[in-house]
Amino acid sequence: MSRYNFKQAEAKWQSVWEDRGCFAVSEDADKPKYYVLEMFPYPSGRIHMGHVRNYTLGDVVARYKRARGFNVLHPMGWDAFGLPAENAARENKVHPAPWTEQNIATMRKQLKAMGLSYDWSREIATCDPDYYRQEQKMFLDFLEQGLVYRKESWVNWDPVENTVLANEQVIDGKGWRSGANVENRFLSQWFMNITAFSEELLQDLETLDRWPGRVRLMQEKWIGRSDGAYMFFDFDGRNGGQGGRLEVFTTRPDTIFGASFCAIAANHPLSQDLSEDDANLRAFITECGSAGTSEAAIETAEKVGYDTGIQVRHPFDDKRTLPLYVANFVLMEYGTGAIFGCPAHDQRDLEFARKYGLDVIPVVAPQETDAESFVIGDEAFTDDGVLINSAFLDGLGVEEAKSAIIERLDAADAGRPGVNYRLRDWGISRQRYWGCPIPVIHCVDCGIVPVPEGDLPVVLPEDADLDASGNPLDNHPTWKDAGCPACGKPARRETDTFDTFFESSWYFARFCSPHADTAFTREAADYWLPVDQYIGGIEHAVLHLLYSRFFTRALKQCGYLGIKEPFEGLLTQGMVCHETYRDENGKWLYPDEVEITGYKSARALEGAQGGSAVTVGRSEKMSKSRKNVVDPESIIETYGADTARLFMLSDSPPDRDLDWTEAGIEGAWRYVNRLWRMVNQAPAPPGTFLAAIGVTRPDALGEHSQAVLKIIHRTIVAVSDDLDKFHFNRAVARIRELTNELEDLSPEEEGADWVMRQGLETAVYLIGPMMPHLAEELWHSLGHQTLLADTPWPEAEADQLVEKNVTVAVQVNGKLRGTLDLPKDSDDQTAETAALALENVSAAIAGKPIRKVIIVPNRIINVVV
RNA sequence: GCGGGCGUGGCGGAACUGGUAUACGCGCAGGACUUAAAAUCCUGUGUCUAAGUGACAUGUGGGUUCGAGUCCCACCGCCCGCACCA
Repeated sequence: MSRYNFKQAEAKWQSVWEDRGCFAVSEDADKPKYYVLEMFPYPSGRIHMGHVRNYTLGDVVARYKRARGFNVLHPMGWDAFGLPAENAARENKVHPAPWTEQNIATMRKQLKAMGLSYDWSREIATCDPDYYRQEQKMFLDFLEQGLVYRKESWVNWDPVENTVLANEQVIDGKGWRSGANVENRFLSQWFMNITAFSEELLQDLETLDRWPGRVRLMQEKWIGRSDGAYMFFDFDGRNGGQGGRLEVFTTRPDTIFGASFCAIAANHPLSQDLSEDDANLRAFITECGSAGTSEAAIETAEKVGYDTGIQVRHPFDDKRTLPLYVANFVLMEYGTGAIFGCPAHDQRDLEFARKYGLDVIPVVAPQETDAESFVIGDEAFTDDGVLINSAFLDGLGVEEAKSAIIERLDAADAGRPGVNYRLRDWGISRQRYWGCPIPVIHCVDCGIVPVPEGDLPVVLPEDADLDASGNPLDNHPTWKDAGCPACGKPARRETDTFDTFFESSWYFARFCSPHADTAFTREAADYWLPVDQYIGGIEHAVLHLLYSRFFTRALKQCGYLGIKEPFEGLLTQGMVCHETYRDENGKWLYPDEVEITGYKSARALEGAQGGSAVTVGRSEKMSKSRKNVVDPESIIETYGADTARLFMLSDSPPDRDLDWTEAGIEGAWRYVNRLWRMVNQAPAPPGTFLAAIGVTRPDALGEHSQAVLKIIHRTIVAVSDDLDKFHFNRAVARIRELTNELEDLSPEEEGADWVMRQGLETAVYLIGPMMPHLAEELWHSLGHQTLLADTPWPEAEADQLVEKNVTVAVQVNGKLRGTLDLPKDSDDQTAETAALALENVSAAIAGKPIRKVIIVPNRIINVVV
């Protein structure tokens, strides 16, 4: 039995597409544009199955939209700066630049073998000075606009990577890459003023109706808006010293009459002041600073405080004063770093109050509860209720009380309404070599001086020593020496580089005009942006996607472009998973080291553990550490790119995890060959069953052939709809159904050969975005000289979508008792009569009186007895 | 703890706005072709079953409805995000 020679065909069509520049695009005002983008990869060395899935999804969308007449921009590039290159440099004594270039070359070749419809002329690499000089320029523009600033602050220090991390990069108190416990350090760092856009970034989430709800929700939570009030507490200094005014933030201003203490963070300026003449406080502050920030540490950490001896005055009751503590659970980073404690209605405050014997005054009681007898036990009352013990607020509900107290704040000089966000500014300084240098110069006299635009790019030195510890740029003997652009005196270059999320925050715009000597041209950006469909992993739900949204607004403010949101549609694909295998010693085995012997049972192949039993574990995300990986290159080598692509699309919806199985890829491969044989070896006698190209439609069609023709046209509609909605697995199923139908055509029937041609051509059209090489090959086999890639999508004929008859289900008391073929849109009377005439139906009715007959036209008839 | 999502055959999954549950595929079983195997093709495949035009089935228990995988309530399980955020 002959088989499809995918190696030959895939190589052939890839070179045809490339030679003809099929996928190169330029702005064309006459066509609607469509920009589809997949998250560009970090050039780690080789592509993995996650890439294959991501780029297959993108390619289907790109090819489909192209066939539908859109001017499609579909580019690819490399997120090329990053730590692995430095680590590799240290391990293998290769400089990051050639290491990265080598990896890009390998991965580019691998991607090209997948037959992806990229406009490769737009390829970019972020480590290219042509790329990063643009972001140095952006940085200077941001500086001018106040979107970036320098400040001394406590930062997250990763002791393994020897660098600072953004808050978003700290997970459970550990570095997101290294997993090391993050330390606090006080350093001078560059920050992006992302919080200036907190409200906008939050509000505009609502406009992103083609984003997954959960991504929007995650960003919403991350921005974390809280509505409440800032309140002032005046106090006198200790021992007659200088007094002052403490400002706190609260979301529960209504509970102010239940306040029994105030507390400030250990690193609050007031704590620092007070500690100057208080050794015990100094000790306490040190203790707070050294406590771990890991999840475990926080869970077990007891709430502790240090009584400063200061009494602050209650803003609405001048007879009351409250003790002021320094407390370990108050965070300087949130709000004002100070709180008032209302133990009755906040669990943390309650624990604190119990420990230090402070008052617990309930000021909100549940509805229908006797206010006099309402007491707080071990749990704070945080639900809605009625205000008590609260002077002028008594009797109000919580929300009413909030409004009432906020109205009084100003008049009483006790505070102001306010909003707080969890989001904090984005620290972008990294003490690494393989990143974009920050283009400023530090001058003893002039301070921070931007590198003049004409001196850009500030290029990385090629001879940095990556083996020594610390920042390689700082260690470099000469690189940092520079004259001050302002006064000309010797000065020092900034030796930090950007967080690599900087590069990925605007690459989508660079693709619009990748060779421009500016970041991109305004014309190209106005034409192509925003990205119509962005596709990538859910792991970037907050970091990359939020930074890009912010960057777009920052670029808009600087006049670079005119849009607010970079990505109009977002598809987050699931992970590629595989079963895990362990040998008798519990060591992981690669899938190709085991032989599957049955359901959840396997044995090891020849080798160290040859023949021994293997424990089959559940399917988990492919990872090198568990060895449950399958190399895309070997799959493409064995089955071809199209088979791999088909499998990626056919078994699971794109946003769900996908189980890679040997049986699944085999199944896809079988279908590839089946399709190929249907075209190349149409059922015997050869040549008689498949009408020649260009044969006109016969005047009459046999009954079955006519039915199949309708199916063909229905399939066009269904598949188009599925592709519009990214239901690729359904689209594949529809096409398989079509091919099943075509196999049932009988050669004897009138017009069957013509319907066969219609059917095969349709199948080839429809499968084109998913398996482009096979489709191109079959298109050619069917006698076409044109390229399928240049052929528009088929249109269904309206006539063929009209059904004369419909199958209607007949139920008795909601139970299916039979089906009925009726002319479409039969009137109710006809339908009812026909239904009641059914043998099964009358048997089920069994002479009982008919109470009601429900008729949904063309769908169902339900007889109620 | 808070927030969100998901539970459908042996497995991955279909099922549009409540209207014939299990499409399509994988696996399995039987058959054809073959000296044999592979490949390919055909048939069958939710469970029970007195084998019926039967009963029961979409995590569990209730509810709404002529009719519920789909809507509502409670519970169980799994997954994800956030978490001393005042």
